[in-house]
Amino acid sequence: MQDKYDAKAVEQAVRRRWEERGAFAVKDDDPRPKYYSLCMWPYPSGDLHVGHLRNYSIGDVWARHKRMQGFNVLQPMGWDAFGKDAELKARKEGIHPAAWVESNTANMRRELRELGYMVDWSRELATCNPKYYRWEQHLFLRMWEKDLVYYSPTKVLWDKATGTVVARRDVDDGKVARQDVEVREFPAYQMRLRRYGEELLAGLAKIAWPEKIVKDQQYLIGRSEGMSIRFALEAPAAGLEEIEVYTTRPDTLMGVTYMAVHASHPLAAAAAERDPKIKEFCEQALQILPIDAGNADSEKNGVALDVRVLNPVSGEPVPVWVADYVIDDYGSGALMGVPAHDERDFSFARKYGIPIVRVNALPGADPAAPVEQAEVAKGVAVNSGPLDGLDLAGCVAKLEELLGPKGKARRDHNMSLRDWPINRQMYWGTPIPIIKCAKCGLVPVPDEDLPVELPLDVDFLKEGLASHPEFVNAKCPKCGADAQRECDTMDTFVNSAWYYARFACRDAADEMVAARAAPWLPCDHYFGGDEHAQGHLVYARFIHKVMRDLKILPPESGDEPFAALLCQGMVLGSDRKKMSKSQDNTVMAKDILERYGADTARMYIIGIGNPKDAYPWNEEHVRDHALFLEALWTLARERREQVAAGADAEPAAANGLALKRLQAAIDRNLKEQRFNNLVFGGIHSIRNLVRDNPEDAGLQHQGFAALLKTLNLIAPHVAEELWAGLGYEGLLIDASWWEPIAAAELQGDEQLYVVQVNGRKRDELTVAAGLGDEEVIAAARACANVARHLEGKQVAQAKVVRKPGGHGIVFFVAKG
RNA sequence: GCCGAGAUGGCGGAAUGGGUAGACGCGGCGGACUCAAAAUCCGCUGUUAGCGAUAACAUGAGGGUUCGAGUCCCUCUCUCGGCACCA
Repeated sequence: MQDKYDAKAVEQAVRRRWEERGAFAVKDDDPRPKYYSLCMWPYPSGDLHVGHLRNYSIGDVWARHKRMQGFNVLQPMGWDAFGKDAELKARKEGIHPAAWVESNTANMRRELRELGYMVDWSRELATCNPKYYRWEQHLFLRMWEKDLVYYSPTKVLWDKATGTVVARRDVDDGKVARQDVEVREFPAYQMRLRRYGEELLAGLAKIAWPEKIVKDQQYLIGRSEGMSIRFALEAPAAGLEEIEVYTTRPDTLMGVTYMAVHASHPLAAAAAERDPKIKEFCEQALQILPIDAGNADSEKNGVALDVRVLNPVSGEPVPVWVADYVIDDYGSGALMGVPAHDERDFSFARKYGIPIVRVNALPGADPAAPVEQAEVAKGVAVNSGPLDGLDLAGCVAKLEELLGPKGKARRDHNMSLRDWPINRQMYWGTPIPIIKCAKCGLVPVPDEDLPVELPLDVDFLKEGLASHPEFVNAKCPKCGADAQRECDTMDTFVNSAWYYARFACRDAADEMVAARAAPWLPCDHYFGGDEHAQGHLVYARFIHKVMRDLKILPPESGDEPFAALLCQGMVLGSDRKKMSKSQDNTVMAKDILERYGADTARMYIIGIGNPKDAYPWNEEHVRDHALFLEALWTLARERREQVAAGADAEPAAANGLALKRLQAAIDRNLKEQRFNNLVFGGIHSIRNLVRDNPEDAGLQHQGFAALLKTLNLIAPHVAEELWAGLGYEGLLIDASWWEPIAAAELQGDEQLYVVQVNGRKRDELTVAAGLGDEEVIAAARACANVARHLEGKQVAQAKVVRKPGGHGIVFFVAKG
């Protein structure tokens, strides 16, 4: 051991030691039980930022702990290497995306290795490798065969400036100028996410995920219960005799004062042909994307059509409007307007002077009271003829009885989840294995022609794949005629929807997911940011189920890809704002890695606070951890002899008990994933205990062992070095965790009681453990300060409460 | 608007099923070592009153339940993150 702690030298030496012993290599056929711990892989943007540092440090605490508990732990790493940012960045700087990605991954791989994460690098994957994406094309083809991907036009936001499809977000964030954006109808390959909606919803009950993510996904799936109700047209129009609407509030049926249809509805289209004003309105309304039907507070616009429908119960006619707040592909693209009991309908009706009729009132409220604002709360029906006095469930039953036999109403349900358009008009992505033939239409590429390789010698600055004749021109696999390849590529969310499965059989040449992956799947624990709650995490769950149904996954892989999930909070800038380039408050992992080394960086980021919460960056606190490790090093050097001497000794009873209690606290914090408490409450406290009891050799030996085992989860290099320096056997990374500590072991031969009178602490009392309640109460009553507070009062109650962990409460309730 | 998280000393943050609020760290104060300083080590450190024992007040605000509330219930304020016209 060096005199002084030199982080860089220690870390290099220790990493070399791990490498020489192959400490990170993972075998599929290891006899230990398996544990698959995965962190969301990074987008290779150049350097690791401190958010990555946090994510991977948290994951590594868990993975190393599982390993020490005796599991064969798989913790792989790879690159989400395709994507728009690489392409845009490359365009801007004139570098090929492939070159950009390669240099970035090289850099980030080095940084990850320097951080000492327990990653089996022989399993590394990158989405831009043809050996990876060929299986994505394979999956696409299998889904195409089963109609799980289909081709249909959809509306998208088109950026005229760059000639690409852009996301709504990018416009909102100002990445794309508003005036350059228009809505275009585009052919799209869509995955049938909706078909799995019910299962995606039900599956949420089977996984240990944060409540927040579960709620977000439930909301995204948006399953609702209601009725579909048919309104007859007063006179047939556009070849229609009736319009069906879906509603979750059939109890407000008698309050319908208009009906609204989407601009693409046949009734609207027919009216547009007759009336130029309606035509103009419809054209404008069609510029609104379905996903963008707004902005909840944007104004609602509409035009009345010269059409009326009849209320199926009362037969009363109401006008039909075309309105821009109607969503094309939700329900039937038409809705019944009930201004009194729906916010949107209310503001629409207000604007156009449409009558507002109360048909619902909370119990006891005046049914004749005017409606001042939309009353959404569910009461009972009023002013509703046959429905009067019924609640929602009652109304549904009544309407079923009244209208059901005539086929005018039925119970129904709906989902707001949409199918998933996966093609992007980008070069840097997985080519879609489809050939477009003038005669045969869309023809899948035969399996033997996979992969459809993305050509690298492309002028991606201009037209991407379309400008590459050797790529574009192909023969139709069906009829042999000249045909063109599909030039769109896949959404990167497809790339990362199945990578967890491929990690388990990284180089399988003949199968997407080989049999040897079976023991690993599903993934036991996943770590990542909650920004993926509604994107990646839904797509991965969907693709897992699809792969299961297509028999791509081994049968034991389960219904869900990730059994447990931890979403770590953000690392904020030192100004407590979200880190961003524009705020100039970003911190890169290398800034701290170079200055202090990996162990200090990891110690800081784990100690920063509860993994789930967001914390601001604080450079001063980084230094504190560096100082701690230095002091620990010095202490360990001083104690080498005592540690060796204590190998066969037991600590003094009180010290042994104190150590056990700290270890129990460490176990609890690990179980609850409160990793920050491992640093201060755990490692620091054990350090203090051994530091303050130098004469207790047994404690030195056991205490340092426990300390280093815990430190191994967080600052593994220095822990490994001290482990060797203090003469412990073998590699620390291979050491086993201590046995779970039973509550009985935490009990000393003395018991501390806090004595309370009327709920206020009045004294402390230490007595031999094992005394009966009466003896303890008697002793408590005898405490001077307690006696003083009880004097002249009647003791109405006296009780002993024993808490686990060696303390208790004695309380007196005194009156008078 | 909806969903979620949060508010505890000068600061970061602890506190197991309601049971010693402020663990541990930083900073501050005092001391040791030193010619001196840095580093290191030791002690003290929520506020107020008191020489002291001790007492009162303290976990965003206000109520409630309880012998006892940071923790449970109700109302409110503020901060952060995500999602948003899904009939």
